[in-house]
Amino acid sequence: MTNIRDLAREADVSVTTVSRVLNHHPYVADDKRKAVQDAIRKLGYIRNQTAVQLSTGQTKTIGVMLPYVDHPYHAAILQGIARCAFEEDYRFLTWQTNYVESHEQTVLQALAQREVDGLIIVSHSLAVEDILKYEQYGPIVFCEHHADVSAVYIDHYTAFQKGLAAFQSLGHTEIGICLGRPDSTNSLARKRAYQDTVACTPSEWIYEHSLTIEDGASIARHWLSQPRRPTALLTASDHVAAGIILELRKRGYRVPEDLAVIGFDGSDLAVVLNLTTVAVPYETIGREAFSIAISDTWRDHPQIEIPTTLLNGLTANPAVNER
Amino acid sequence: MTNIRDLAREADVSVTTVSRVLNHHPYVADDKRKAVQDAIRKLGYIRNQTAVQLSTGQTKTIGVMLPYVDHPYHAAILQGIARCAFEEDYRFLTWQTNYVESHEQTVLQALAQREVDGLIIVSHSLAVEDILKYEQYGPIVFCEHHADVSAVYIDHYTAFQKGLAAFQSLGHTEIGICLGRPDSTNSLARKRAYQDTVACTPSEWIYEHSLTIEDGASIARHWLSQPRRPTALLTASDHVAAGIILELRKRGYRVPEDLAVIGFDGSDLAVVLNLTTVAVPYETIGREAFSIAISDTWRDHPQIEIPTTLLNGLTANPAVNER
DNA sequence: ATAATCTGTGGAACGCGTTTCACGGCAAGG
DNA sequence: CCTTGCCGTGAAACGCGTTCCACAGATTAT
Repeated sequence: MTNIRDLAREADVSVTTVSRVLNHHPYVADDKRKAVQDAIRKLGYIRNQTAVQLSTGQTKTIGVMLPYVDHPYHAAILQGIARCAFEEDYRFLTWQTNYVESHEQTVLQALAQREVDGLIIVSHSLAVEDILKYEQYGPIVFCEHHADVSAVYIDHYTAFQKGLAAFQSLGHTEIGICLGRPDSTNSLARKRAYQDTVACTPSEWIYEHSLTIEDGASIARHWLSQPRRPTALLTASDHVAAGIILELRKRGYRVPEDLAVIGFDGSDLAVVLNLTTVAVPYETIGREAFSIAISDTWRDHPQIEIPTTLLNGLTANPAVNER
Repeated sequence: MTNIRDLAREADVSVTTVSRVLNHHPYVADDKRKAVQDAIRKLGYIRNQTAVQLSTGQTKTIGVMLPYVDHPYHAAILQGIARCAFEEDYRFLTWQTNYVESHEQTVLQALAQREVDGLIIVSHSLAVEDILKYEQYGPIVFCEHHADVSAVYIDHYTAFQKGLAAFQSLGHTEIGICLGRPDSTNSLARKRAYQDTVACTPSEWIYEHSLTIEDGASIARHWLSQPRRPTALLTASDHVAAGIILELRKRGYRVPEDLAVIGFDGSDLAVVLNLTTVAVPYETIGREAFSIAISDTWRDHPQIEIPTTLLNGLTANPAVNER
């Protein structure tokens, strides 16, 4: 592999000059620049990025910690990160943690070992304090709200309130909710919104551990088996909502007449199902998190809230959907 | 930042010995090993991975080129790669290309610049010959079938045949198909299977550019507008199938009575929709591709075909689904 | 005319871990 | 007793691009 010293010899200049040409530094005479460029072509030189990284102390790479790469909601954030990274000529390394703490530790270690310049934490199970110990090694940006950290997030409390209020304005009082991991920051905020907004909130109407379409289908079966059922269900994701709706329809029940459903995410599934949903601009979250991670602003622990919107489909509203 | 020379000074040994301790080399006396370990603790030493990479000439990182990180089918492959990478203590860099050739070029460049040790190409639009020029810089593994390359793939021809045969055994003769990018290797194989297996294959029954749920919905609307319609439709993905089914049901049509549908992928959407589908073990594809990329076997251009299976739901079979 | 800048260039140090080579000591094999 | 061979250790080179510093010549400002 030819290196810049070979180039310098070939072009009869110093390595400094070669480096200048490579980095488009202005203080190079035209003839020497040309000599170097000829040498590059002649010897087929290709820059060794690793050497650049060691030299500059920057990897131009951001790490992304997320539980599952193939969950639609995480993938959407990843999409935003991917777009922004490409534009900024950065790379990103993804670690799938499955919420296993030792795996999350590996990711933090990678930041300390300077494999990445910064970290975007999409979701995590380690304690925030433990994660923040690694902030001495570089920026850490969360995609969830926590005090005293850099974060880009949606307000799950008000987002859930929007869904609940929509049900209430349609006259629903027997409202249930679905949650993902019951103790996550997001779920706790959602549960608070539920308990603050709705009068009747029995624990049998809080359906936990719902993430996938199939979880939705099993929630539907569970709902069918309940002696006392809510008439409306605010779900944790459009996928869960879709599972519920499809399972109920398969069994001859009607949505929203028998059970009104509101989704969460604003995915294309929602559009096709005519699902009322709380739309979340996940790509924006990814983009914003990335910008913070590569700028100096992270030191101020910026907190950027991304607004959500209620998209009206027909699954929340019996009156409209009647035919 | 403390480095191994600081450690050597502190522990009063040579850098060689420090390096030995760090890498668990056996030829180190117990007392010196302990001295080094004490120094590491005392100075809070953390290895600089970039320096290791430059020194060893290996990044322990694999690059992944794919068009979209958030498409379920690609994400599933990514999942396999992520799992395998973690187990092997490798990292992976993802590039989202959107099938833009200049972006794909960037990825190849990264291999040449030694940012990654190897490349997994999930899907691409550059010509294979052009991609293979970069094989001199490291392993390139495709997730699609091409001659004379390392590849892990499914046989789209026989996979499509399975779906078409299922329709035919139910008595269908008016069969249509959906394709993604019409000129991709996969689509061409699928179209060949269609034309070889089915007697009547008018071009109006080949629905191209279908990737998402919403594409499915618009195919359904298009189907409704056609004077002569197929009675069965083999789709390019479960998402497309879902879009078709949901749109048709929304408009009062029945699946499979009015239109029998078979999906592709074997996703959880298929399970919930009771969709007959050609199941593809995407995670396995990712895993296998990764193993090839990090082993020496890639030089022999191994070709690994992963088998598909037809999963029977009820959307292909009017008789069973009648109630 | 003189001081202060700006251009252009090269030598050498720097970032930092790995690895080759040489060498001394010691034990086992012949 | 001598030769291998294994241990244990360190100096120095290596991988390779960036950058600080010194210096010379050319301008521009005072």
